[in-house]
Amino acid sequence: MKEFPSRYDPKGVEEKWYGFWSDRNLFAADAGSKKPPYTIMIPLPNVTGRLTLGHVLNNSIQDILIRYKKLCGYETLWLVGMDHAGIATQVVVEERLLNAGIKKEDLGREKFVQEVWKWKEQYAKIIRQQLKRAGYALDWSREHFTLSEGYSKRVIKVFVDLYKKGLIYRGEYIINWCPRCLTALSDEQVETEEEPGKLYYIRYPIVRSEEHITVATTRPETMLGDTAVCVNPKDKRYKRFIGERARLPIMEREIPIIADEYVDPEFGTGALKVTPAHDPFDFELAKKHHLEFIDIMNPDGTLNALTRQFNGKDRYEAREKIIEQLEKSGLLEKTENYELPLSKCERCNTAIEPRISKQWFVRMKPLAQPALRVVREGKVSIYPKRWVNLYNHWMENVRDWCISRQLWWGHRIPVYYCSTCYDPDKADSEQGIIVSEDKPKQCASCGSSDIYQDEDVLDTWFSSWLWPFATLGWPEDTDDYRRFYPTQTLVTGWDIIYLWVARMIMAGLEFTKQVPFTDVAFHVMIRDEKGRKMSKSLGNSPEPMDLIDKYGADALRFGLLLITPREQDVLFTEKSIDVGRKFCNKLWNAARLISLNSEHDDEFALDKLSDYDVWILQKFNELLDSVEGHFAAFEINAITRETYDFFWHTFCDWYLEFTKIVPSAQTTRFLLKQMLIILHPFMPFITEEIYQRLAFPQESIMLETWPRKVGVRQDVNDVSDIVRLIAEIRNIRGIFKIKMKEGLSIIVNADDRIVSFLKENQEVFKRLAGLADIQYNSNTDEPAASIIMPEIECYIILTGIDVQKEKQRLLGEVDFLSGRIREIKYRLNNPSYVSKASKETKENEKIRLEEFLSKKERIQRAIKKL
RNA sequence: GGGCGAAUAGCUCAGUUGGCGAGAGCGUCUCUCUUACAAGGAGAAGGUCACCCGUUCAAGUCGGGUUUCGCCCA
Repeated sequence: MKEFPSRYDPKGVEEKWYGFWSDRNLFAADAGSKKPPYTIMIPLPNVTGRLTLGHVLNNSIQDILIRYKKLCGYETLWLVGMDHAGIATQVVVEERLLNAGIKKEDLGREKFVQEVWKWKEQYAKIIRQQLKRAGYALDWSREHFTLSEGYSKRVIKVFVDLYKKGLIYRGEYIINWCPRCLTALSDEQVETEEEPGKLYYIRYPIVRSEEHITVATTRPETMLGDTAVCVNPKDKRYKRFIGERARLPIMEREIPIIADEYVDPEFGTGALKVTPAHDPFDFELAKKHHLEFIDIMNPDGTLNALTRQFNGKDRYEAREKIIEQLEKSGLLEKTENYELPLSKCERCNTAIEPRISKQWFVRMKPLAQPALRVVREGKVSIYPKRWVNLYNHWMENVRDWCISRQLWWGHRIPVYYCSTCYDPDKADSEQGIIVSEDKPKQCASCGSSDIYQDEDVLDTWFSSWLWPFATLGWPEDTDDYRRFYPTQTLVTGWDIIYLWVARMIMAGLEFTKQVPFTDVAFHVMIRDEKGRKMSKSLGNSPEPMDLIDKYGADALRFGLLLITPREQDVLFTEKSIDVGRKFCNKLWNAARLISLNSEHDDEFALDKLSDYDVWILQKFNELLDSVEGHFAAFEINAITRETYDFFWHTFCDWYLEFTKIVPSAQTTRFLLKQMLIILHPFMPFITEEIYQRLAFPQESIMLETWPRKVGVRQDVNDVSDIVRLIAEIRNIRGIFKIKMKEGLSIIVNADDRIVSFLKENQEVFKRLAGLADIQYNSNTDEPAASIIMPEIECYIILTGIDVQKEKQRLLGEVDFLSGRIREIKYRLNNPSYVSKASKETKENEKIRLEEFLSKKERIQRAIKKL
């Protein structure tokens, strides 16, 4: 027998078993298997940086489901891979180069992309190591990367197909522009925060008049690009100005004053300055009224030559200068403090510049309709249900998706232009534009071979929305695709419901004509102790590997799940991981005890069970039922709580204590094995270690079979009475501060059945309650504390102990009972209660009334005796 | 501005269709090293279930409103 230390040390154990599982190929799915498939696609982590605790939570849930389903007899595939994460990764590499004094332009596109690949290799390695250390049963033989050659082909094909179907178009619209990343972003990649700002009231003089019209704006610098002032046609204050012209201050340009219902007379002054090239609403307004579009900005957020004296100045610097100038000329009417929503780049936190730009878009409305339907019809189920609302809301109001990015790291857009006949100024013309998977040899319209490719790349999500099927070989009809698609469960955080989940459903339906997965299990976010979302930029996530070093992977996983509620974001503290560690140690020691007592005989026979065995097996059956129910509803947190509670407070605290006195080697061994299997998905390493140490039959616990309920009778048995009685006696001991060393003398009065049970189990009773002497159906004149149970009365002889204290205690009890009795009597006498309450409830109440009455009466007798 | 969610012990959270004497972990206090585990064991204290109104025989649970907080969308 190997040495079995009294403390569990995960060091060494974890590496050993991960290698063992890998060597035996236990993570790899077999496409030829006859078992039903169960597939999960990992929410592909970005190669931008190391994994955070959020990833640990997300992946732990998946591992739990995969290992559970494997034990249940499914052919499981958990497909692993990573995302190139266009902007995010480009930003970090750019920054790193800048720290070394290198600009990406100095390197050029090709060399820069090579640098990013280096980064990718480095981080992919770290991430793989993180995933392995956490114990995840990922199929490494099927690892994918969104920018690999094979995957890229599929992305490009999808672009071309959608273009041909008319679902992708190029157009000039207001898009979200990040002046730091120098690229367009989709609406979903922009985060809006309320920030304190100012509302400036600026006077625009009316041409050939002494009057002026005052506009209010939070961004005065954009006035340089104004091409109109707009008022509501119903607004009496301004009616006379409609059709007049105003002189734009500073620029000294004349602009029309127009009218449109869109303007809210209540906001600001009711007069709106119109900047068509820098505001989405103004853009629409300008198109409708055929206004001029003046783009006043450079890509980096500085103002351009059209702004004359502000040329080259940063937008914020220009703002100050403009205000200064307006103030001098008396055109600044007033300034108010104002909370304004400020849009920021999700990746670098720079304020977004809405900007007119020519970009590629996906038409989303046609894709949204089927995606809404499959959720409504239950072909895709979302857990917890509340997220369905969010999903529907986005789908119903979906706007076209800007997919081109002015980056170098990503899938280059498969659009080619003919140098001869393509005219970039004709935005709407398709002349000289070729969309093709491969570079065309010559222009289809003019035959020129002078052809160049679009410089831009595709949004990262345009590749990851294909994840569930592009990873399985689609569009080819591969074994994997046939076998494992559609997948079963997607596990992800609610923060990417639009960015990813919704789009995957659209893509699945559009390209494979099937839902990509049948269940979506959303989990919450992990926040730090101050409630901030864990993020790489804040640097507030502990390094998972440090926590694993300190506590062990099993402890990290179990502890994390134990504190992660289903509906509310969780605040992380290391203490919770400590709870996980203690639980591991408890499991370890229970196994240690069982290993000392059990012979290696796995016979487990129902006909040889003690009362204690039946009692614990009943409770085990209940646990199993409950666990399976929770699995079906993705209530992982509930499972950890219930297994923790059962294992520690029922199995260890009571059952194992019983077996020290009434040995039951086979049942303990059997139950330990069942518990190991149930806990294995949560704590893979320690359960395998114990499984192997105790020489259970399979080569690995991963090859075990999920437990079934044990066929024991489910009626109440006397063990429950003894448990309660012992607890009550311990309670009295605590109240009267009687040390455990002092054996108690007690009298137990009960019927023959109970008395004979207690006599048979005298040893258990005595040891666990700390008794020196028991008399049955007897009496005493000594002062005693009383325990009154429905079928048992127990008197604990308390020679020399404060009688008044016991009297007070019992009087308190009588008070309480009297109150309850009054309540129940009132209820039972109430005609509407009698007629409306269920039979079961009424029965219960009657039983309770009987109980309370008898208990009260017996306690009163005990008081008299004191 | 619209929507979603939360408010339960000092802290972090359970509490599934209304039918409890409202639970757990951590923390606090008392006792305890009884050979699986002191990372343990046995106990205790600690709650007007945010507030108001309503539905009901019965409300932590359902409905309406208020307050505070968080998030999403505009």
